[in-house]
Amino acid sequence: MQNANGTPETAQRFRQRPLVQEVRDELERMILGGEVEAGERLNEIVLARQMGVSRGPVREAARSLEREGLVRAVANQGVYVRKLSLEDALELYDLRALMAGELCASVAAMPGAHIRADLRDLVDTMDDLIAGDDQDSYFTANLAFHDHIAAVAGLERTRSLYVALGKEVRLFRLRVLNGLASLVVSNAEHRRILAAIEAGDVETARTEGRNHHLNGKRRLLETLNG
Amino acid sequence: MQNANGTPETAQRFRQRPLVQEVRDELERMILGGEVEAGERLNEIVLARQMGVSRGPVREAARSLEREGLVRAVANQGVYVRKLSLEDALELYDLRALMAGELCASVAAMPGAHIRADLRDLVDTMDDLIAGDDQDSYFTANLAFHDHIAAVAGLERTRSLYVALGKEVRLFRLRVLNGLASLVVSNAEHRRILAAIEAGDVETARTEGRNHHLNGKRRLLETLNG
DNA sequence: CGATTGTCGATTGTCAACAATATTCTGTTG
DNA sequence: CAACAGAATATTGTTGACAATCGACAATCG
Repeated sequence: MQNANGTPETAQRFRQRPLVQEVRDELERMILGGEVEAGERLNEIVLARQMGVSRGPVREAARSLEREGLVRAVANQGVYVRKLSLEDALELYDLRALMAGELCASVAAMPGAHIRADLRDLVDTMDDLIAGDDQDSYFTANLAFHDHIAAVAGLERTRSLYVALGKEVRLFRLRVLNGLASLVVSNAEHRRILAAIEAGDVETARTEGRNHHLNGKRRLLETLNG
Repeated sequence: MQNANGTPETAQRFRQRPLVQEVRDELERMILGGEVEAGERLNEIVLARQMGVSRGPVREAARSLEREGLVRAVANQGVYVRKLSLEDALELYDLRALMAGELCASVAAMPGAHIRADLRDLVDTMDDLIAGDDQDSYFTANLAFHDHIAAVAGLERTRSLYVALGKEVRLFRLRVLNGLASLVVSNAEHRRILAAIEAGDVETARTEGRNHHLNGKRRLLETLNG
């Protein structure tokens, strides 16, 4: 296993994570990072050689990645990076919107002032980042906002699906939120979600959470058509 | 393995399916059939010996089963049959209800008289089965009804999730539909779904499809409490 | 010339052996 | 007798080798 931070000895001696986890993360990074193209076949042998492991862990990691829909395996032929059609991406947006709605509704239904405070901090931070034109940081904060909602909603399966679908849709590899205008609109939607959560309005939280993602889908379509 | 795509399977020679597929199906059958208890550890060695294969395919099959949430793997410790808490089961019902709503809505939005005819046949058949007190056949027809909707909805990812969640919830292993009264109620709900689909009423189809599953959740709770 | 068949190289599927890790047992000690 | 340390055992993690299969190209036949 190649080691990004040059400590190969330590990593080998005190390895606690199974190799398959390392390989899995590396493969996921390669796929989501665009180092391997959509539809491309993942050659077990060369991957194993690249990472300095045998084919076993590579195979298991590939099966694990199949779970998240990042790759599809064909018998006697190999695993291919999944290629997302526009219809696939739109369906993923819809599914994700449903999950997000449930997660927001669940958070709105539970007490916990600190949760709301954390969310408010994130939304305020995002406004600052927009003002400073720091789009990369905005994406990070945006991710943190949604992850935080998902983490505290108490719906583990829904959360894991939400996260997995998020990775899956990234296969489509199209940055929808570009331009400050989109960011402003996006964070305004965050505020509406937050307001519903703070008000304990379950149904509104569900609707706003879902609409936020459906708007993302709409922006995707506009980006493609315009 | 179904052959939906154009795989050349002309020869009737018995197909040599990859072993991992056989092992996977066998494990799934054992888990869903209750041959191994929830929370029990799956011993790679004894399973491999039982099935007459080596541990490799067993390991891969286990990882594949993790995809459907039927088992959970712990590093250096093995894979365990997933144990579902009541909260887990309820969450799965909610998720499945959402998927079902989307699938029904999608079918309602598309043309195709033969699809509706097939569904109507199934509903009529189920009424006959109720009249004949053939509960086992009813369960089969019920499954066919929902599978058929999922199959023709044109939402592949939603369908696969719906099916996987269906297997997952079976881990809770509690037959909710017992007694003819429940069957009558259940098929009445089927008719409402069908009516909305035939009318092309997308929103009603979504609501009825979702409610049908939420009612199943309600019946589960009533079974447990009463 | 086109289609079919045979062969070859590359790749995946499977296996059994070895290494690392977790669990159980056992004997000792306070 | 309880608690602990360490060995013994069982199980998972990993590996390299071998078998089965697939795709491509060349040879053969009509």
